[in-house]
Amino acid sequence: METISAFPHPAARQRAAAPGDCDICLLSHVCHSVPDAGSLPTAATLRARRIVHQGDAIYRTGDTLRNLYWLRSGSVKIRATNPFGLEQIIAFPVAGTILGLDAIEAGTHTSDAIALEDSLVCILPFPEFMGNCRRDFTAAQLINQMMAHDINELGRLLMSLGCMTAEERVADFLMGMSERMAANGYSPREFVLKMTREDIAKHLGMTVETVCRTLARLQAAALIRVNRRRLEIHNIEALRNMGHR
Amino acid sequence: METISAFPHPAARQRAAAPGDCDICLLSHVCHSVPDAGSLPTAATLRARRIVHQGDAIYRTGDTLRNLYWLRSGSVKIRATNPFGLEQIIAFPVAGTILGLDAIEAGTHTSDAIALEDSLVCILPFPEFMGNCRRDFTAAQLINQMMAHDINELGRLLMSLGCMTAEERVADFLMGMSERMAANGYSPREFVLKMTREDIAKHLGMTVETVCRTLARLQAAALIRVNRRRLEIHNIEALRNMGHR
DNA sequence: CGGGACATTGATTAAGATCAATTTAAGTGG
DNA sequence: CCACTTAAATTGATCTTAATCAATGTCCCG
Repeated sequence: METISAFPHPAARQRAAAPGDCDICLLSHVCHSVPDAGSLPTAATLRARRIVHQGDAIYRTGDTLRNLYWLRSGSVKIRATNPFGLEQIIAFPVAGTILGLDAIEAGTHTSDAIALEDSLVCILPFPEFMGNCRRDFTAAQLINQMMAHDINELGRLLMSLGCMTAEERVADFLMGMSERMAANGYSPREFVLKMTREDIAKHLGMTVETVCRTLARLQAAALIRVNRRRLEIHNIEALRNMGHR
Repeated sequence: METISAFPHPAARQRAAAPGDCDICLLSHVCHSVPDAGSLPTAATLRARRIVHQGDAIYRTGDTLRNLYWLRSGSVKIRATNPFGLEQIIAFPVAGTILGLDAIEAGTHTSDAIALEDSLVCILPFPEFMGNCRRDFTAAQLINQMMAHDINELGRLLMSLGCMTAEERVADFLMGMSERMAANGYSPREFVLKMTREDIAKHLGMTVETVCRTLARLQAAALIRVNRRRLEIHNIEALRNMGHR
């Protein structure tokens, strides 16, 4: 899921999340659960944030929808498991994403959100959040746009799984990562993959071995340079082309 | 996309859509674009509905979002096309579904909606529709739930494409159709597939030939009986099991 | 009663899964 | 700090599934 640029206060994008950031946050009045906007951080602020350690779940399938979560830093995998034990990684959200929207259908989360590294989330209590949307139509529209964004993002992934070869899928995935890195102010040509090869495989509908071999082939073709989790893109145009973007 | 049962007036589910139905429709005040609910059908009614002939598009990729569409009868395929000409069928909505929600992200449709048979849609002018959501929070929540439903539905399809064999995907697809038939008051064991094999193939990420052969194998195993578009499910439990439901 | 789109079936090929074995790096405890 | 443990990543050999290529059948519609 890509960051919704309209959502956080622009200034918040310029620096890492820190305790003092709440005072420039457009959502603080929601996240602090007070009806008036612009209030300064209070004791409630502390309750309203949570550090999630690597491997910990932010929520799990079946959990009642109590909060939405605004991912402020770090990265996460969204994992769906079906009754038969099949497992699919739905997305790898990064900072700026609202997590948990799937639970709005039935009031219950339909996936697990698991931190890929130590991460920071702002907790948005759902009833208060919706109450705010009721008062503030702009907030409601923002949620609509975020959900529509997720729908479109899933559509793109669907096209990848439905229409592309393993090589094309990996190229497409790397380009997607690259674009999101760029959108978050990082280098689009050099970054660290926070997820395992296994996670990538389960995201792209292939096996670990195929992910490895494909990366090796892309490197042999001088499109990328990869060492464990560290990735450099050498020929971004060729990669984009290969991933049909 | 499955029907949102809370959305239409219960009585509306009992009979086919007909001109006189507007007076029992919970959405009539939106769809007729008048601010007060419960108004009787007027001349505006005629403008507010549209018959879409088989093969015609309700909207196309790139179209500006002017309306959402409530599919009242018939069936539709949602097709995404990427710049490189790849094509993926995202969904096969049936009566009761709201179409066009993907356009809410950017104000532009990101897919084509094409009628698989002559179909009837109610036209919901988007500005008026959102205006109604602003006044009526219940309507806004309904939209949220419908979007979340689409997200979850896409997640399920993703799991199918990412984790299942061709046989499992076809079984899963047929079970999904069966369940939606049941939900709309039709027989879950005997129905007509409105889409071509080609459409099914593009939905499930495989070729036409594989769809055919898989159906043939399911028939040979006495799970189904299939003749062209006409389908009977003989062993619904085995089929469910095979599709990992 | 053709014509054309759609569906089916067969033969062959190729992409990726599976099985198997190392290699590498990141911790961990002495 | 270093040996040891273990999860993750990589590479190779073989096998299976589904794609591709090709032909034929069938139904619908004008």
